[in-house]
Amino acid sequence: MKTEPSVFSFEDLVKAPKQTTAWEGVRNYQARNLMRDEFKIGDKVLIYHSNTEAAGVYGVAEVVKEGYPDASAMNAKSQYADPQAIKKGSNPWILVDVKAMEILKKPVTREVMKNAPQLKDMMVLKKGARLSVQPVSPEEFKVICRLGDTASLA
DNA sequence: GCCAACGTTGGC
DNA sequence: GCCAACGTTGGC
Repeated sequence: MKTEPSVFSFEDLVKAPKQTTAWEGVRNYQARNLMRDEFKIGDKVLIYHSNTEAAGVYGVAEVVKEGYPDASAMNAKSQYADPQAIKKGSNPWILVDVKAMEILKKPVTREVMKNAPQLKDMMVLKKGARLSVQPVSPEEFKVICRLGDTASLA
C-alpha cells in the first residue's frame, strides 16, 4: 500500500490507537478491487512512502478487518468525498483496516529496491505505476523484510 | 518545478 | 463508443 508520508506515514500508523487505521480515500477501481477481493484477515501489507525524498518501504502492517464501505466517500465534508456517489446515493468504495506489525529498522528505499535483482519485477518500480494498492509476491515480501531488517512492534 | 504516465470526463 | 482534454500521481 502506498501513502504519502506528509498525509499519513507509517509512523502515524504506529502512533494510531491500537496501531490500526481504516485505509480511507482509495478512489481507484483497480485498487478497490484488490482490497475487496484479495485482502484477507492476517494478510501482510508493505507500507510504501511515495512522493517523498526517501521513497520506499517503511513498515509491515496486517489486515485486521476485511473490505467494507468507505464512509468518507459519502461525507460531503470529507476531503475524500465522492460527489457522484453522494448524488447517486450509493457508495462503491471499499476499504480495509490495517494494523502496524513490524517496522523496518533499515527502510528499503526505492534506490535499494532498484538495486535488488529479486525485486526487479515489482510493480511499484515500473514507470508510471500509480496504483495505490499493488500486489506483492511472497518472494518479494521476504526479500524486503530481510533487506529492511524488520523488528516487531510491541 | 517539470513532465511522463495514467485514469476519468464529456462532447460528439 | 471513440478519443481529446483534463486532472492527478509521483519520480526525478
